[in-house]
Amino acid sequence: MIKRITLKEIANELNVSISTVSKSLKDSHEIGIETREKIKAFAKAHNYRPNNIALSLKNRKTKTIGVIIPEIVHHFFSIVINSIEKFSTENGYNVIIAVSNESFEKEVLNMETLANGQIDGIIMSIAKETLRKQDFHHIKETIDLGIPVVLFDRVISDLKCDKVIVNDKQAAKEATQTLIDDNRKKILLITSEDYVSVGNLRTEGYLEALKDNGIIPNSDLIIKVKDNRGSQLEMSYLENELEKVLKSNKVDAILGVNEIYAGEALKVLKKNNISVPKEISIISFTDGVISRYSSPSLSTISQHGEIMGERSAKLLINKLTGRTDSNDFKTEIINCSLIKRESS
Amino acid sequence: MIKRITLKEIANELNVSISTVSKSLKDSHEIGIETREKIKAFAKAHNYRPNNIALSLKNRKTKTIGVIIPEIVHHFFSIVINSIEKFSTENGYNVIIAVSNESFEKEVLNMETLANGQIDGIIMSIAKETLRKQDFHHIKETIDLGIPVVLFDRVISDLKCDKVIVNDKQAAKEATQTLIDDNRKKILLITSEDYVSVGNLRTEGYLEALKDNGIIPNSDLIIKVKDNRGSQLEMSYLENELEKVLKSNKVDAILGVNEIYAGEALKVLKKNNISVPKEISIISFTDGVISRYSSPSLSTISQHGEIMGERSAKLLINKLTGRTDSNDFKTEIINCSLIKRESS
DNA sequence: ATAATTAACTATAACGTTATAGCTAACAAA
DNA sequence: TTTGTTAGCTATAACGTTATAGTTAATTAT
Repeated sequence: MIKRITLKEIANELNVSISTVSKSLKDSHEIGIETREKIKAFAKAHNYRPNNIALSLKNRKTKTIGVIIPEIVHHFFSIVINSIEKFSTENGYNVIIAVSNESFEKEVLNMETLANGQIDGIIMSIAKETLRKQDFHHIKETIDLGIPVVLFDRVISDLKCDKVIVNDKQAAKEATQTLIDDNRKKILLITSEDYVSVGNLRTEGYLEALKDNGIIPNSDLIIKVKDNRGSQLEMSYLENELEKVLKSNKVDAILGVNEIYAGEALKVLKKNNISVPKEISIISFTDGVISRYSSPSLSTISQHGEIMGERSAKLLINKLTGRTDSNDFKTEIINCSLIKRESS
Repeated sequence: MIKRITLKEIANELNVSISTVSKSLKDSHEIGIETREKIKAFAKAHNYRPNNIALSLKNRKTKTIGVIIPEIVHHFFSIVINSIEKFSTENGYNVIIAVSNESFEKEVLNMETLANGQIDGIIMSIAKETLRKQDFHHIKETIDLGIPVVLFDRVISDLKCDKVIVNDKQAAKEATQTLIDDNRKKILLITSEDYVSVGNLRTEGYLEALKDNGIIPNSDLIIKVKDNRGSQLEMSYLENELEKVLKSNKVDAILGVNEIYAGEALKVLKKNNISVPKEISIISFTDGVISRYSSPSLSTISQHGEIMGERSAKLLINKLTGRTDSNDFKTEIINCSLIKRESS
């Protein structure tokens, strides 16, 4: 085991002061060229690397970004993280990941741990439980500490931070319109409970499209899936509700606010021998792997997670490097796009 | 913006020394109860939190684990990370994620950055390019620095570190046997190129099963997919090869070394109106989301990513806390299990 | 009354850096 | 000769902690 060599040790070995070593390695002209070269050679030979922790303490900068997300085993979020990681690394920042698991308590805990010196800024998407509670003190406190925060996807408006969102409402409206244009009038919406901002916006878009086309919304045709962390329970709830609706209503299209709901719906339709897209066509949010490999493959609304991640990272790094003013907060809106596949 | 208060500032405010403050907050009996309480109250009122960076420098421990994985948008890896994150957090460790993107160079870079004081230990799965190059100097150097490493899934044997693997060979053998028992004798194997250890082991298991049953392996029935980072190119290569094989050979079963290959194969079969599992049955490795939502759903071999992550984290943390000897290296083998679904 | 003990605190060094200021000897200018 | 300048190096403080080793003053023992 070879311990990493420090400036002090180099200084001792070569009988110079620590300052001389530090300056030599920075190629300072204060130090004579001979000494400088000797020290550089020695450092190289001993594979000297500055200790990042010491630098962090000195500079009060960690060159690390904290990312707090509700889930990691999730196509959209993993794409966003990937993209954040990529952009950050390219710009000399490391990424610490923390998962809130949709829990308020864990989100608060994560923030506190990260905010104690570990990171220079935070990128996050808010946990469902936090949205339900409407308690954002931890985010406010972090911001008050001078740690810049960027929110993405699941966002709340009245915080002093940058935000990156998707035009959920518009996208849902357009998707609904596409279905209507295809002469589908009895469109079933499968959405999440009200407190999830994105689900809400998508529902609004759906309703607006109906209204624009003079279709009276039927509350029977809106299933609000009780959240249960993607569990079997949640899915069987959806299944039951769906079968109920299908029995008592003539549905000719389904709009799902995410891929899982749509995938599950597709299963139910198949079980009941309902052909897709002939009898019922489907469009869903989240362009993930389920959509591509299910059959028929699902038409989806892509939220462009890659772009979201990159924009978020860019906004944060611009703040951290002082390229943008620390009191100037932007909200970037990314346009979703409809990817047509077999289900519609 | 309220800057986080430090011991020094508390000391100044209350006209005591820094030591007194530090000791008071640790509830040391060296300090009189009155002073102690006063300081604790003050600290609490000002929301004092020790600076983690300073502690890291002092203790030469960061309480952070580095995880280097080839990909993050990947069902198996994301499950492993999730599980690592969960177990680590429960044990007071943070997790830094770095993605190698299957690139040797990036893997080396990641290791070097992490190994400069940022982390106490590393959990990793080796990039394909690294496996191809057989260059593991960066891992060796990290180990030599006294930083414990745990390898999972993609592993190489001659490194002084803990390893967590899956009984790939045995699992592939058993899956093949299952197919043979179902009277399928012309089993097509879709695997990766040779340098990927797990692909190799799975191929071995497949061949062994054939041998055990007196079936002569047919090299036409082994497709080695040219790696192309999951791109469209890689997939169309697979598609072409597959169609070629299907034309000239009577295939009655497919074993895929991962879900993507199997999902892609399923698509091709459907396109050619070949019924699954009637004409061809399919089993694949990786129990992910594709398998569950494709139709027919795919029978898969689960590698138990959750267990893998937890075991890896446990092994590492045991090393870090000195619960296991630093020269005692274990290789844990996790048993895969076959999950029967519609495709077989 | 003197020494020993103890309670309650403080000073210092260290973790590994870097930036600022300070020092010394050699040489140049006046 | 005296002062000034410069080259080349060193000392010190600081980032925020904590552990170790002091330092007092008061109390107790002898």
